[in-house]
Amino acid sequence: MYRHLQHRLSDHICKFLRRTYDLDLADIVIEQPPRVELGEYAMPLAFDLAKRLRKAPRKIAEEIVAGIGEIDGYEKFAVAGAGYINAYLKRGPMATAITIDEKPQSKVPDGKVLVEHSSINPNKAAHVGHLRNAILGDTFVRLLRFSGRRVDVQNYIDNTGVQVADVVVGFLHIQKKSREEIEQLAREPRFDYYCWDLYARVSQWYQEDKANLQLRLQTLHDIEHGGNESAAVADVISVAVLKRHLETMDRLDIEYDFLPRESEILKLHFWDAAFEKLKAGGVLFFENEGKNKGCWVMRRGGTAKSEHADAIRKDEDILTIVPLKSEVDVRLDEVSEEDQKVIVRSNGTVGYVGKDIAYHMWKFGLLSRDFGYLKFYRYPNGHDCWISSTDGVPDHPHFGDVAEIYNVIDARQSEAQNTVVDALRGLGYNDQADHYTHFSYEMVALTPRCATELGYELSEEDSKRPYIEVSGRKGFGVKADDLLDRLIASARAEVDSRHPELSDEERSTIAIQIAVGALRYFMLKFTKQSVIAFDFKEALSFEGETGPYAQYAAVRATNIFRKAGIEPETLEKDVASYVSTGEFDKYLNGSDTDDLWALWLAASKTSYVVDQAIATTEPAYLAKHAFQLAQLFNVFYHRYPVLAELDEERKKFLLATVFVVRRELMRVLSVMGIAVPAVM
RNA sequence: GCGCCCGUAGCUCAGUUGGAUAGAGCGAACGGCUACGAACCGUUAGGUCGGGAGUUCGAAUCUCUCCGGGCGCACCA
Repeated sequence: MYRHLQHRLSDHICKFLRRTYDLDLADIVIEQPPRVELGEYAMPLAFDLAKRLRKAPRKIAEEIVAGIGEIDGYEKFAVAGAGYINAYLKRGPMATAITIDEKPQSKVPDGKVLVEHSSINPNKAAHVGHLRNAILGDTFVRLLRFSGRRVDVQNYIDNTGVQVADVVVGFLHIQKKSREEIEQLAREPRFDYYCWDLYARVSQWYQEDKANLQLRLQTLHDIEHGGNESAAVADVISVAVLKRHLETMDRLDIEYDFLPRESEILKLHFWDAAFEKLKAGGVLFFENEGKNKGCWVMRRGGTAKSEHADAIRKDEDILTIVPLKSEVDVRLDEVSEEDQKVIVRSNGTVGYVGKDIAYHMWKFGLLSRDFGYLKFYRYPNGHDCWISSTDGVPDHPHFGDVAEIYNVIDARQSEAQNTVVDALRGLGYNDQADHYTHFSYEMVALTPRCATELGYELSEEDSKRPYIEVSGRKGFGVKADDLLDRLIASARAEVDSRHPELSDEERSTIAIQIAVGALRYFMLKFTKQSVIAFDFKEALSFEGETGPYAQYAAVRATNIFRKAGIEPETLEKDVASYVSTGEFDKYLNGSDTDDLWALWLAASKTSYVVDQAIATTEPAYLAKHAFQLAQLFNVFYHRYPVLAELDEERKKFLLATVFVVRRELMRVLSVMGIAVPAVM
């Protein structure tokens, strides 16, 4: 509702400016005033116009306020400070609109969206870093779906790379296991943990004797070729570990629709199709000399020189045009060795970026090839997750061929991502390149204290650093399932002490909901560009700015209804007649009502916040909003004992307040993938 | 060396497209349970927004520069 009224205000003001001053502004800046006493929207536009109209800002603001006339839903406009225009809403009608959940329709783009996230190498257990990726990705999927988009969720599986090869080497050459023994192990409950340890051991084994690296190369080669023991073992391992990853993520309510695997990208010759187009389009060129001799290379992402090869530099008072030497080397085949990225190696094999280019051409339906599809995993709720295969079943959902893509991949890979975008652009697919978003986020690292707690010995240098990077290769990290287990155990202890009257099963369900709430909130409260220095103490906290804090607020709201003997779901049906607009006006205007109004206003902002979160690919806004709503509600809860209210009419108004806040809180939490427990 | 990111309270972080008095949480000190259950609420202390220069009516936010930290820059993925 908040979002809708803002658009209405913006449109109206723009029209007024065009009419009155002949100014054509596409959009105007609308802010949120620091306090509700100053209205619901603030516009500093008079400051901007001051110069163009050559008048004092305050005078312009006064003219605008006097001239704009009535806007539906708005009570008044006022000039404040040196020239702010503050807009005040009609609180009664606004409250009615919020209560009945009025949703003015907004345009939803047509095409399908593809979100790729998780993409964990299937050779070891998932760790905290993977959790951040999956939680960010899943929340973004929920955001898009909430706003009406059709979304496919994909999890790319690199089942033929060195990481899987290393574990194969571990099983076959260090442990000397037979395929049957490995298959047996793969059926064990936490096979991914076994691989975690083995993977670290293999890395060590390579260091012990460099000759061992020869086996890695050979194994990698065998896996890529297929039809041999190493490839068969790699398949057993990667499929088993992948299943474990799906189980782990399912504990957090994270599901996927399709799992494209690198093995099919190879076997179905996606690269061959892409290679032809890239050569024909002049994106790739063959290097005849230097260190990349014999390779097909392209310009590394992000190194392209500016289109206007000139830079304007202001030096004191003199404007100087400085031509860059790039005028000379804009030609693709003269990209310096430094800026070259090898796509096809001199032995003819294609590297990761090349496969990724082909995969992304497929995503946009530009490859004229498709995967085969098989059902791979059925979630407890009945949803099917599909996997790529050389020959699939004829009847399957249509994946790929989408209008927009988001790749949730950490910031370390931004150069590779830019290279893929550049390749699309180089082929002339500008529209697709414009709808390609690298959803970039920073890694999760461990604080030195956390590392010590886990039993790792740190060098003196490391112990002084703010954080230390997780390393699967070294087996250094916090495993996702371990973290969840600890969170659940900790939540369970709290629930046990607070609710001994509940059954074992009920307490278990609540503990899981709280643990998941805490974890998902923790991963979402930081903005993407912030490195999370992971610490058990903070992650295991259930107080303050945490998921359980927000869950608790929602539970409190539910408790009020329970005590009142009212079902919120029943109330929802005839909520329109519960409190009249006149009554809302009575209780939301006048002195000392700003705190109540602030709560209503916060409750009206969900769709506004969702829009912001999508436009900026920043789910942290959602977490902030959930917390603010919960915080305002908790203050309300203390200040207004709803059920003790003697005035029946006012009591209904307070109940409507609780109803609306509860609904919005649950809505926001659900977009974050957080459930609200029955009791806490 | 080149590229990207970060530097805000003791600690961990917010701060939308430049805007009104820079905000939370944790931690610290004190206070609040007659239960709509305190996983909560209140009060207090705590800031030269890394330093400097510039643009602007206005800068934590934009530009430049310096300092400090992180991450990239494989015929790995």
